[in-house]
Amino acid sequence: MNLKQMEAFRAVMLTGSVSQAAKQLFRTQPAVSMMLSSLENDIGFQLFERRKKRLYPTPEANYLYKEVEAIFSRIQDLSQTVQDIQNKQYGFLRIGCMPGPSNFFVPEILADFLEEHPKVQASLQTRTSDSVVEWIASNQYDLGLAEMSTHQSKVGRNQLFELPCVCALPAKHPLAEQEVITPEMLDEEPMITLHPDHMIFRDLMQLFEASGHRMNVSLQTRFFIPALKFVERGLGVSVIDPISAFSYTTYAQPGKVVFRRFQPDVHLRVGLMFPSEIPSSMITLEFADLLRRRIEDVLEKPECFLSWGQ
Amino acid sequence: MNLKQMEAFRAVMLTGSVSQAAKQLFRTQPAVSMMLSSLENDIGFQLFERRKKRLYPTPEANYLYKEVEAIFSRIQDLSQTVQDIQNKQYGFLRIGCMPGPSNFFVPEILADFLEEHPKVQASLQTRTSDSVVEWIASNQYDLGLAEMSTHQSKVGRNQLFELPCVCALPAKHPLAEQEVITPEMLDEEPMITLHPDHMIFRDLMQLFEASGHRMNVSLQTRFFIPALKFVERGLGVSVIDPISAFSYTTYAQPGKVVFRRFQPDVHLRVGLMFPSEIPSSMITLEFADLLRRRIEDVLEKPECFLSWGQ
DNA sequence: CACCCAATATTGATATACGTTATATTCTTG
DNA sequence: CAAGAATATAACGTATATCAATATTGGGTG
Repeated sequence: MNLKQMEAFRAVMLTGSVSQAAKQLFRTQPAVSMMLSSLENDIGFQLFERRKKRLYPTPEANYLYKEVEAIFSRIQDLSQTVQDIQNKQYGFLRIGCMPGPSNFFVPEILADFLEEHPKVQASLQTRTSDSVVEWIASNQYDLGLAEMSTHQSKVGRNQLFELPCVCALPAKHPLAEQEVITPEMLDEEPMITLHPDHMIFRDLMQLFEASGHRMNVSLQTRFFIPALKFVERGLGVSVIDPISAFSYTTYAQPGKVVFRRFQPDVHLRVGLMFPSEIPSSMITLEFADLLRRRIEDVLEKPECFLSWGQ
Repeated sequence: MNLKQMEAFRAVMLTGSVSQAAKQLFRTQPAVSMMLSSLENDIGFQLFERRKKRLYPTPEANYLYKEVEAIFSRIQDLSQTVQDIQNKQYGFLRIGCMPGPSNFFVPEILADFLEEHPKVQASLQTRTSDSVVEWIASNQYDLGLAEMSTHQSKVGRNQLFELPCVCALPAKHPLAEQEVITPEMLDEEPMITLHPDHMIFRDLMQLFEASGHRMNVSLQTRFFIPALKFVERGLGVSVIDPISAFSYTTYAQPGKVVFRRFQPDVHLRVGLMFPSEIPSSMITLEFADLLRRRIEDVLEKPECFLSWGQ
């Protein structure tokens, strides 16, 4: 018993004749006739009574027909799923993201993506970078965006982005006139920084020390977004990653904060991570591609926030 | 996309490797490998990531797998149904039966049949012979047992039985000594008969008239079974069909009524009827065969009630 | 490091399945 | 009674499923 036989049987039940069934199946009449015979031969009993060159379905044929229809209905479902997958319309997308980009940057991109792929189900969770790395390793997320060390970037499809941080200044701050800010310009200047155990803090501290200037930490925050609030209020300047800077320009009113290049480079190392054991879904790869392009956009066109509001 | 491809896919998902899947399917490894490739080619995306000569199912494969399992589950149902039909264990049996045999004769036979075919569903309805004929004609019954005229017996598989009626006498009646009863012996004898519009009544009346004797109808009943009750009580003799006579011997106590041949023959014409438009189910044919044999038993061995209780 | 083993993919040969055209048969219809 | 419609059968070509043999590659072992 196979699908072709069932197809033939179904078509004959639907049309009432072998010839009609053949037409419907784009086959010749003998082909369908033989499929039917072989099916009857396989199952060991007649499905149709042949009377006067016409076919009359037996009650047994009617019983079977219901079940055959059920099978074809499931096959219909299956090919619908196949189509959805082909059109990148089927799947789940579990994203784990570090706090910064998970507030505005990633949601924006995910919203765009879901508009294009309405049937896709997604979840976006904010976790510390360490958690994200852990959860990715245990396949709890399909995709992770988190601060990452260089060696982690080498497994699988993982990709490391080195984001050059920029200086956030109150718009009215005298240094806002400068194109490039350096540690020596910030000597003794009140600064809003992340906590001391954060990479960025340590890199900054090293730069100040190396150049013989003092970093005057007036406020410590856990994330960049609240830091910017303090900059808005003129409580100090800050050095933040370009994604946070870019995001800020998408939701805040201009005229309060400006961004300037910071030299020498301080990098926030952000990784796009995939589970290493398990293949990624096509949806995941598709979204990761979009995310990657958007990050590169920010890297390649820093003007959009460096000259924001001018 | 076809069943073989799905089988291969399913086996690989279950066993985790092509080689194991091949074993399970009693195929060689290359056969399964190629089935998989052709499936992936058909649906247009990868189901497994080949890494280090091992297969890792993609998320898409997992989505599809669920639906494929559903399909195979339905196919399992289908082949179960096929098996049941093969073993004569599947089907419905709607029997329409005239009043006489529907009380004891047919129920007994149907019970035997259902013991052999426990999964079969049946319904037995008592209707007048005319109703049975009508309902059979409109395919409301699969099988009918009813009084029938000769021409009706010629359609399809219909079969006519000519049941020679016998004389029922109170056991103590003087005529009980006789082997054969004739109309002249019953001259003026109180008789319990069916209503005058019934065939049997008319045939009897003709016999009496032809032989110049008087039929003394003391009681008229609609069916044979109540008639026998009156015979039991010595209210008269009756001429009844052999099936009713036989049935009586299966439920009544002996010593009250005896049956004797009646000459000349008066026949009750009973037909075994099938819908003419629609093929009969195998269950129907199977049961009809049993019923036919039981009726022929009664015809061929009238001793069992003619010499009952002696 | 060399070797072997295990797993998958590829290739070439072969048998079966499936579809076609042509034809026979039988029933219906004008 | 001839024509047409429906199914079944026969003969034949092609596609495909399967197998055996072999190549390829990674992991494990001495």
